[in-house]
Amino acid sequence: MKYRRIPDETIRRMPMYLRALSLLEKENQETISSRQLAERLHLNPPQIRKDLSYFGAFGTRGIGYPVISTAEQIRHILKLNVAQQAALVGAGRLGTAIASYPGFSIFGFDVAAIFDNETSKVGKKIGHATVEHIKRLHTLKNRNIRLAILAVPAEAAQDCANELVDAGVKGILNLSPCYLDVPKRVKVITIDIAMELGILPYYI
Amino acid sequence: MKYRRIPDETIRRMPMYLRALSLLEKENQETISSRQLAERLHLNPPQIRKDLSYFGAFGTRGIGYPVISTAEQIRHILKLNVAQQAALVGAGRLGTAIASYPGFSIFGFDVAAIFDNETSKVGKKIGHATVEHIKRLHTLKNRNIRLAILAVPAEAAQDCANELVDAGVKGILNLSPCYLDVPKRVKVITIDIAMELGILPYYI
DNA sequence: ATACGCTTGTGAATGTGAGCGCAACCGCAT
DNA sequence: ATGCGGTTGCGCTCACATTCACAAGCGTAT
Repeated sequence: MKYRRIPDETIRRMPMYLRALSLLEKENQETISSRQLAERLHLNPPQIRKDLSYFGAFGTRGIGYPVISTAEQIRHILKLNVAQQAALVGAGRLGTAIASYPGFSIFGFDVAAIFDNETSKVGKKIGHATVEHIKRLHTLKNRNIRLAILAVPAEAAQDCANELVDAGVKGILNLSPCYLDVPKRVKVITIDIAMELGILPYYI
Repeated sequence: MKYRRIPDETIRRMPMYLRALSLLEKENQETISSRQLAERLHLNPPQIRKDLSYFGAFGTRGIGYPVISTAEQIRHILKLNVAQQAALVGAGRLGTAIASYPGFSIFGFDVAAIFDNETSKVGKKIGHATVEHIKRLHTLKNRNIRLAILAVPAEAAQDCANELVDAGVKGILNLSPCYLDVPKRVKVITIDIAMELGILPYYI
């Protein structure tokens, strides 16, 4: 396919494809057609084909997509082929839950550093990282950690985001219900759980 | 405005508007223009006007939108004018974090019941509800709880969803990375944290 | 009364993504 | 070699969402 801008929505679906393909790898299935994949993910086959075709022609007509190499391609596209280290800011209940969550490993993520402002939490081991004081956030620069998960109260979120940016962080997963003002080069994704819950009653 | 189908994206933004208006209520600001609101939320003024106009003409030309009554209108639209009781299934780390999260109250949500399959957790108080055994899920029917937050491992998610549906639940906030097969009348919203994190490196 | 500044509400234009249909193609059987 | 079932890649069309532009309307000051 000739060059075209890749839709954001396509990028959003890529991790879904990768997760499904990773599972298929474990099941030792060698190829999968867009129809089969669509059934698993509850999407339409043409959408999957179009999404994948943005990045080149991975599939074989008559057969489908080779599981292993397509997964590898997607890992490259998403830059998940190398293990991604992430910092967690905020070792409260939500932060602790996230640091212990095993589900990140399928994408090669590793919560490699944890920060909190409470001195009493410093030194505690969560998952396989140890809580450090938030003063040491700047050390991320030398540790080559470019991703952060922000799980602090909304009032503290912007301040922490500023420090993260100063520490060279390039991507922030923000779990506070607020907008973060950061330089354009930094990508922020916000998950607002209360907001998602807030739309549910409407559909009832 | 004459009747038109309301875009899903408009509904998705309504809780944002409500949160901002709730804050303005506390600040005792009486009116707000679409321009001011847009600045706070980092949206475009025409979008806000269009969104609100789907539900009627709330604003006053030359002035803006009355904070209190517009908030009240949105609460009615989203059915958040009455306190919404929600059940939490899964009292693991994530479930515990959610049950203790104070941010739901701004939308009138109340985690009124908690269930877990581990007997050792039964009786524990989290937030202001007490953990019950998952066998008792069916009691939701009589307790008039129609919303559930699903924070269980992915392998258990579909089974729990089935039980929730049987118990009369009409809306599920699913925090597991999997598709839930439920009757059309039941609304599911899935938040997959790992997936959101998975798209971050792409933009770096 | 009238003019003026400001803001809403909305039709129209633009932009973006989803879905359909089909030609091109692969592998296998005959 | 040839035909056939199955699947991809992709142009095209349609549906949906965002943004623009402006008339209509409100309140205040003169």
